[in-house]
Parts: sequence; C-alpha cells; structure tokens
Amino acid sequence: MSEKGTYTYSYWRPAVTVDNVVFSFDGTNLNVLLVRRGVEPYKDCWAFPGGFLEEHETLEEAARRELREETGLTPKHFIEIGTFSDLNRDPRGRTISVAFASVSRPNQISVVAGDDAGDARWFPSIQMPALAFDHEKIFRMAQWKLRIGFTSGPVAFLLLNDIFTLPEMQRLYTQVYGREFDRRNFQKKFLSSGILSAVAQDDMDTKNAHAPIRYRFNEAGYTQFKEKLLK
Amino acid sequence: MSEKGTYTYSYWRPAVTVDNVVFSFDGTNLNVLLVRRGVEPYKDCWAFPGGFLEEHETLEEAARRELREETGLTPKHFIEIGTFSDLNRDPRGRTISVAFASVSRPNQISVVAGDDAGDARWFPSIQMPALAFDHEKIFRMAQWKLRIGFTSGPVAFLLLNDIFTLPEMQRLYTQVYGREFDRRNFQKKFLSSGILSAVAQDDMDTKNAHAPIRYRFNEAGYTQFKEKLLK
DNA sequence: CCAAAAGTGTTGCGTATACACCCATGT
DNA sequence: ACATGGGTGTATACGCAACACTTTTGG
Repeated sequence: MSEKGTYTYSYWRPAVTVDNVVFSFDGTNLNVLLVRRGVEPYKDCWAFPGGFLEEHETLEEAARRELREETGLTPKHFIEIGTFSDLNRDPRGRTISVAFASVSRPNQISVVAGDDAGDARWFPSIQMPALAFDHEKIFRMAQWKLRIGFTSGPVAFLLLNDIFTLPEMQRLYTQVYGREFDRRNFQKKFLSSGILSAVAQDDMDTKNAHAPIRYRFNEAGYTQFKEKLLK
Repeated sequence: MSEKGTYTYSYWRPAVTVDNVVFSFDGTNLNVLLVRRGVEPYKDCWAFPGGFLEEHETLEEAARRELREETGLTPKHFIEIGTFSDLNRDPRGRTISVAFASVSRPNQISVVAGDDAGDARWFPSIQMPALAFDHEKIFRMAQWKLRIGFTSGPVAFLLLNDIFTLPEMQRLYTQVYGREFDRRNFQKKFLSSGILSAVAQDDMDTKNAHAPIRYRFNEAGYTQFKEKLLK
C-alpha cells in the first residue's frame, strides 16, 4: 500500500500507473476482466484493474500486485502491451500508464472484489461495456498483442484447461482472430504438428462414447515444432 | 528545455526518461546511433540519445525532441520498444525508461553533436561498444522489434534509399536477420511480389551497362500484397 | 584469363486450402 | 428421420528451398 506524505523533486515528474488486461476462456467465450470503479473519476464505470507504481517494485511487479489486490488473481505470465501517455487521458492530472496483458485459466475464475474496486467480473470480449479513461485504446492494443502471441507462441494453451477438446480450441481461435476456420483443416494442422497429445477416455464414459476426443498440450512436441521452424 | 524548480507531490513518483535506438543502413552495414555521455553517471560511455519526459509532451514527443536536440535527426516513424524499470538501472535513483526505435535514411546521416552530448556517431550494429545503464538490454529488444517490423511491414524501405539495388536490400536483410539468404530466391521473392518497381537506367550509364538494376518501393503493389495476405 | 558480382530459370517438397462423407446423439 | 456436432480423407495450388548457368567488369 502506498503511504501518503510529501515528495519533493527538482524537476517535474508524471504519475505512473499500470493497467491489467486479463483474458480467460470458458470453452465458449473469450472473456476479459473488468472492475467497476468505486471512486472518481469515472466512478461506477468499468475499467481494467490497475493502480499506481510504487517505489520498491518494477512495472510488472506493480501490475501483479494491483491485480492480486483488486481481484485475487495471480497469473503466471505477464506481457507488456505498451505505454499510454496522452496529455488528457486522466482528468486528475498528467498520468502515464503501462499496460500489461495476462491470461487466466477458466478454472481460476473466482474474482474476489477487493478494497479499491467495488465489483469485478468477466465480460465476453465481443460484448464489452464502455470503459473509463483511454481503456478502449488499451483494449484494442491488447487484442492485437494477443493475436501476435497466438501466432508466435503457445499462448493458446495458457487460456485452455489442461485437458481440452479440439472444438473448444477452435472456438478460442475463432474469437481471437475474429474469423472462421475450416474445422477439418484446423484439426489436421494441429494434430499433424505434434503439439497435442490425446488423453485416454475414461471408462466411466462408455455411455458417452462419442464425446469429443480430449487432448493436452505436449511440451516436447511443441519444442520440436519450434526448432523445425527455426532451421 | 526543462526548468529547474520545486515540485511537490502527495505520493512518490519515479523519474521518467525516453531513449532512442536509431537504425540506418549505408548500403553495407546496419548502423546504430550512439552519443557519448558528457556527464556522470557513465561519463564518457556510449549510450542511446534520450532524456527526461517533460510536462507538456507525450512519450513519443519526448523521444522526438531529445533525438532532435542531441543529434539533429528527425525521423518520421517511431515505434515503442518497451519499458525498462529495474530498480537499480540508474545510479541517480529510481528511473523508468521508455525506449523507442526509429529509422533514418542513409542520406540523412549528418549527426550534429548538441549541447548535452559531447559526441555522436553511427556504429555498425555488429560492432557495438559497451553501453551505459541497461542500454544493452534495450538494444537486444530493439533488434528483436526490428525483425518483427521487417516481417510484418515495409520497414525495410524506410532504411533503404528511395532508389536501391537488390544486392543492397539483401545485405540489409542479412544483417537484420543475422543469416544468409539465397540470392536467387531472395530476388525472385521480391520481384514476384510486386512491391518493387524497376527504375530506368540513366543513359549516362551506358558505359556502366552491367551495373545492378535499381528499384524503388511500390506503394500500390505493397497494398495489394497485404490484402492478399489478409484474405 | 580468371575471379567476383549480378541477373535469370527449373524442379521438388511441404504446407495450406477447398471440399465430401460417415457416425453418433438428441429431438 | 432429420438436424447437429464431431471425426476423417483427398486433390489442388501456392510458396519456399535447393540448385546451375550466363554475362560483365576489373585485376
């Protein structure tokens, strides 16, 4: 927690904040975490969880701390989205913000409203409410970076459960890229890449014999896949 | 110029700086602009041109201003590389830096040493001296982003002269990606893509008839190329 | 006369696209 | 029985990698 006091400097300094864009996937929708602001400015507006940088922490550490304080979430991977420094972006005065994206597994969806934020909930990324400050700009940048992450790394598997089905995975890709994929080509592509391992069906499920095949992410297969690309 | 005075805040604030990684290409080498620091800390060390964010400007504007003040360069396109906020990155105290990359045409290589910086010059990107602060970390990130830019956009043509030859262009790609390209495949790839237009040889050059063919960037051809990728 | 630089063409392989069929479940 | 959702296979096209030859200039 920041301590109120008096800080004097020889030169002007901006206030520095961090903001968190947290994505999750529930098997159908790509969701984004928002908190309802409890104080002015933009009181009662939805915004990304965030707050002010403190003296003893890096920007990423600040992002992790604010997210934990406001929502209880502690994702592993944070990616810097960019800085936002428009002169009038914060009515309280000159503030620059550094935004981070992270992903939360669907089974971690248990948002705890903290002190600062009155309320917190997931919104489908295609049905976002109006946002405070310049957070819509931040969100567009975050979506862009998420696509980049999907293209260049195994980010998709951070959003999926440990065990997932190909139709689930395809729904995720459809939402992230905003377009349809051919089901057969999609499956062929990932099955032949070796980055998926099939999971044995439970014997319990004999009654449900024709349920979708379940897979898990294959770390070793992914490593080979990457090395092949780099050669 | 920043004015010295007294600034008092209720909460702690970090100092915020910007740093510029400027690339240029002289037909043979990919070069990076460095200034020799005239003051402590790291006096006489080489560093990227940069300085403190001021009240009336965005981060990108600050980067443009500092670059102009220290070197006289005014590139068109700036791309944010990332933020650097390690606790001990600046011995003067807690400072966070936002780094930008830009490109300068070879014919603009005319560095004017300004007030703050004692000296400024281009270094081949493969023969960089030791750098001040955490600028080596910044440089690695800039190289990475430059590669991304080459892959996903027409950044290469910002580094080349208006009129260039394919061997020049290939040398540039070789340095940016750090690997060799097959000359024939390289040429075929770009000639068939439609993003290059041949430039008529000067009649003056009849004596030099077998000089490399000169090309220019074809904006319209690039647009078509992009649309084709997105479909 | 030989070496170095620059232009051009062919082939094969791999990946992505387009497209059709079968099976099981639930109504 | 029909609609829905899910698994599998095949043909084609395009891009990329591998590779050889010719010409000109300069030493």
